[in-house]
Amino acid sequence: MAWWLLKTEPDVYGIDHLAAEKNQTARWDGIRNYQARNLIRDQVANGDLVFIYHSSCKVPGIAGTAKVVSAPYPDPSQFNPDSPYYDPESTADNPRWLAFDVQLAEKFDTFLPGKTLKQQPDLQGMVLFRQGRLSVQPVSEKEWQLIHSLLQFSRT
DNA sequence: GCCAACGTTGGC
DNA sequence: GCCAACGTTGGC
Repeated sequence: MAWWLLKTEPDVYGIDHLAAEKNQTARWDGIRNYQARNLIRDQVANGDLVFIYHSSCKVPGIAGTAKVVSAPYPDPSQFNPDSPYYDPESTADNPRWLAFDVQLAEKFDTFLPGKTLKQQPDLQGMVLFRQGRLSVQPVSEKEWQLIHSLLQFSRT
């Protein structure tokens, strides 16, 4: 069991898109970064929980959570010449990029801005602040729980 | 295998 | 839209 933070640009594909999918389930694809790929390959598993993090937008932050509902598998978009994620170097024998499926779990009433997270002394160590550009990043169980406790606070 | 140039990400 | 950070590319 592991916890993750997935970055996405809400204008391109955000939590509302995920919420509108059939079964609120979608393929998380288009990840073209080796460090992220290695994390997916070696550590992402069915049943893991993820934060959906909106980036490159007005208020970057955590919009909700989702559950990983598949094992990692080769990302089909790497073989599709019409896809922006097409990778002519990748072969079916030795696919370079991986995807996995996620299902919406919680859509937060209160959006949790990255700023709020950064103010928390116990969240200073988050990968989000140490290595901002990684689009699939590990979250510790403590961080996961602390972030959920913040949400309950902001609701009352 | 180094490293400069280049492209992309992402907060502001 | 700017620009800093950082990942990738390609010449040597």
